[in-house]
Amino acid sequence: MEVGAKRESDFYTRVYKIVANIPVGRVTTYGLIAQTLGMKSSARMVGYALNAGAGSLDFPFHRVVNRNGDLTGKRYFNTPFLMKELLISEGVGFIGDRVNLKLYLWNPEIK
DNA sequence: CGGGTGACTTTAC
DNA sequence: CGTAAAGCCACCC
Repeated sequence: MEVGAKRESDFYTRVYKIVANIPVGRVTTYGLIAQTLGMKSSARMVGYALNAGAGSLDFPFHRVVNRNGDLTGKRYFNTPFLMKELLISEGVGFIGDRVNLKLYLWNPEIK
C-alpha cells in the first residue's frame, strides 16, 4: 500500500528508526541524524529524543556521538565508561577519548 | 499560547 | 585545548 506514506509524525520515532539502523562497529552524529530528518538545526532534539526513548527502548544510543566524536551521552548511562567500552567491543576505533569518525562515521538514511 | 529545558553546533577569545 | 554565548527546534507544564 502506501510506501511509508503514513510518515511517523513523531520526531522521536524518526530518530529511533535511524539509530536502530546503525550497523555494528559504526557510529553517527546528532547533527547528521538531524540533517537526515531535514532539520540540521535541531541536533539537540536528536539527543533529546534518545533520552526520551532510553529506558523504555533498547536502542544502541551509545553509537550516537557528537560532531567531535566525543561520547557526550555517556553521562546518561548507568556507568559512563560503559559507553566507550561498548563501542570498543564492537570494533570502533578511538583517538584518545573520541571516536575515530574518519574511519567509523556512518551516514544515516531513512528506511 | 507562553516559558523553560536540553545526549548539539558554531563562532569567538 | 579551555570556557562563553547565541542559535536552534521539539517536548513538557
